[in-house]
Amino acid sequence: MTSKFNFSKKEKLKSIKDIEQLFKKGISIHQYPFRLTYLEKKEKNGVLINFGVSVPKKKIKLAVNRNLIKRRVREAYRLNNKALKNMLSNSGKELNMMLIYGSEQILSYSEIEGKIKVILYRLTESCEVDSK
RNA sequence: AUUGCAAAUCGUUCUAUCGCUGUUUCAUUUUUAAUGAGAGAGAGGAAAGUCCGGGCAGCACAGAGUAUCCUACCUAGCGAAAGCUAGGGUAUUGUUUCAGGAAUGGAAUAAUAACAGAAAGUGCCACAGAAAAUAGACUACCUCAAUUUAUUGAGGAAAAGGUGAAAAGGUGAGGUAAGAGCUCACCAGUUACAGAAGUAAUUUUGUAAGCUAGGCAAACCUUAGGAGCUGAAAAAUCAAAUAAACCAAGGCUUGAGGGUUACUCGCCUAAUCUUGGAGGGUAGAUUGUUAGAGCGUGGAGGCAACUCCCCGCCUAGAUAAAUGAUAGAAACCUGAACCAAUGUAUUGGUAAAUAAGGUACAGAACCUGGCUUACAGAUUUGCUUUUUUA
RNA sequence: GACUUGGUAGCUCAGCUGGUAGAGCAUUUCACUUUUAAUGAAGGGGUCCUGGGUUCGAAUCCCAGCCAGGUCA
Repeated sequence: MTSKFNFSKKEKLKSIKDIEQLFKKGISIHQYPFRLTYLEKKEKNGVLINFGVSVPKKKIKLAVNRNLIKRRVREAYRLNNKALKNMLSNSGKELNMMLIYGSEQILSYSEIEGKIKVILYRLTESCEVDSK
């Protein structure tokens, strides 16, 4: 399973309660144009990461463009989350995380992918430090 | 051929790899859900704005009245309705043309119209101006009186003046102290009646009245016709929950309180009202939810809106919200530059069947008919500008 | 998804039963003071969100659009 680059319905962050908890207590990493908020799960549900994307209406006004950015971000996350998942399965943790888009311009896929790689690498590092 | 405007139709396609959401078949695990494999499906003409309709759902409904909202030239047609289509009328504006010295008028044509009523009533019309809608007396005009002889007072008059968006019919004659539709002639408009044309809106002719009757209803309003209220976060079921439950007091058929979902009358009502006390829980899932005033090909009718018939099809169903990412190719459009190196203005390379760039507006959220707004480009039709040929 | 308010000076708001667009704060100049503040006086500053319509005349009435809020179980 881990050899594939899946991102199915189960791995999305959906519950309103979980999202409220995440924004109250979560830890943030800033890396322009993104802000990543994450929190370790209290009750494990067998899924390593529940992940969500948010694009604020104030920054991007048209629904078409918001959808486009979300799709690009999800695609970049899908292709680049392997290292993080390996680390978590080794340490036995599960995370909730939310990625918020902060730019007013529509970035291309290659730019977004580069930023996602950087931010996921930083997250992996900080998690490893915590577990030690 | 070309310029612009309007209307209608369409509004990118294919391949590879990796993914997303439903449906369905098979297999495995295991016991009703996962995982894997296969098949097949997966945004629009506006999905948008939420400006009008309808379905559907809940609540209400003996009945009457009021309020509120919507519609508004005529005829015919289409449609479930909203509304749309065709033709005609009237008004305004533009263009062309004819008449004329001009003002202006006639004809044709195009665009636009929230195009019922201002003679049912109320209200408003700033500033300016004497006066702004029952007319009115500032200057100038006329008569009389008084005297200080160029002023004052009383009256007449609505002709002249300037102002203003708008000054209360126009021209001429008579008339008079001066004047006035005061009277007359011609012209213009208004209302009533009658005749003619037309299904009608309306047009036109005559007679009478009379010069009154200005504008604003996208001011209140009147007339005619129509509309119960609330919206899928509606609503139902399951799970959870003693929760419209429990305890105490008051109120009672002479109707208090409550209901009648904007109000009044009327009607209904005792398990249903009022006050206080104690006191939780949920933030999920499924249905609603996609077979319908449905879509497509063909035929028939109609100028059109649209209707009928035959055959075929099942055609998104997400919910922090799927329908994508990367690479390559094709199609269409614009088209004279583009790439690399350095010495930064030169050199080298690729380039006219090309280099390079671009492909709009925009994302379903219960469904659906219209309206409005946004839109690269293509095609068709009508009108139009300029040029060429006959 | 459904419903509903508002947009006026640099800022916060009046004006919205149609008739020259105003207040407070800020800003500019002057006076007072050794100087500043405070105080007093005088000014400047407006596409009344945009486009059309009704009207003699529109910030105000009507229509369409743009932008910014608010409510719901």
